[in-house]
Amino acid sequence: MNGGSSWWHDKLAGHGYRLTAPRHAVLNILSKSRKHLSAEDIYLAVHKAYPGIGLATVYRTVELLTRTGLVSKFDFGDGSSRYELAKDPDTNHHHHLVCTVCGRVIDYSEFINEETKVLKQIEKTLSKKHNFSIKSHRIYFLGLCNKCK
Amino acid sequence: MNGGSSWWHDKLAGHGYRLTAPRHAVLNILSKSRKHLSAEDIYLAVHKAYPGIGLATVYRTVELLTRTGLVSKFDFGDGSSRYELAKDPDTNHHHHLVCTVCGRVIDYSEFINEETKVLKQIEKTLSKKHNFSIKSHRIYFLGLCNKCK
DNA sequence: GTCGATGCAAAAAATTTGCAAGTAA
DNA sequence: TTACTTGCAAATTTTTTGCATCGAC
Repeated sequence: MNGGSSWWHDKLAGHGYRLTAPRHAVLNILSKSRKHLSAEDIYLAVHKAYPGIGLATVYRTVELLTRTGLVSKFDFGDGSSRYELAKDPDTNHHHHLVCTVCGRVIDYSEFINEETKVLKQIEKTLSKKHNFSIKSHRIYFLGLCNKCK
Repeated sequence: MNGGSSWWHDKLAGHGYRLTAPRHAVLNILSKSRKHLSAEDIYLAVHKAYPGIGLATVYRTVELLTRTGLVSKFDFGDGSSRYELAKDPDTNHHHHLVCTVCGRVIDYSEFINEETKVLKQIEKTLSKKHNFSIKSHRIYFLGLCNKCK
């Protein structure tokens, strides 16, 4: 997946931010990973390609990327926040099954269109009623995975 | 809302747990509050009626109550977990609008039936496909509240 | 050159754990 | 009596912040 660099650069520049080496490294890791990584996960992975990076920079970077819209932040109920690259909604959007016992997370995208269709309508009404500008949504199913039940 | 006591007692007893004074106090606070309280919130509120309680007990209590099904745990993306009494789904179930700037959370229940209808169908298929036993779900809309946009 | 970005260490916040003493059933 | 519970303090874990230095544009 090339082209990422300049896309990222432009996106950040558009917000007045710089595409630095650490940010590039973090984005690279996220783009290569299919999983929702914690800050610690990212730190460890980035460390291989960019040993000088500090954990605080990873936190600052994912915060900035989330605010900028390049990254999505999730909370699955274990103690730490998780991050995924926010790609094209049509190809990447998905929801999660979360095991409340072992914490395992399963992605699914089978019903995304079906769900989104309903949510879009609801969004419209809720936005108006609560004067709230909706940017995105999260759907989690909680329960027990095959190993835990 | 009386009768809570014996209901709680039975529910806990059914899981082999005792309804102690601290647990009762925590349940009381949660039943009186319309909001999603953090452990700290609960601790401070309980402290008035039951000054001896420790914060660690609050954490242990909400964990136990969540596991038992009396309480629901939520993560809105600010640093701490939040808890609500899990009442009758028909009268209490709701979803949330979360402001990603100030953290404000708005409950809504207007479209619950509509949403739940869709989700129920999806649940069935996902459960089978992933051999996952779904117990509950969470829907969050993320965006900007009236003050922050 | 300027002003944002980084690394490191220290601090803060949130949550968990060990253990002796207390208590519901 | 017999486990299950609790409070307190200490320990962990996760995230944030201060500050001197560094580097993208």
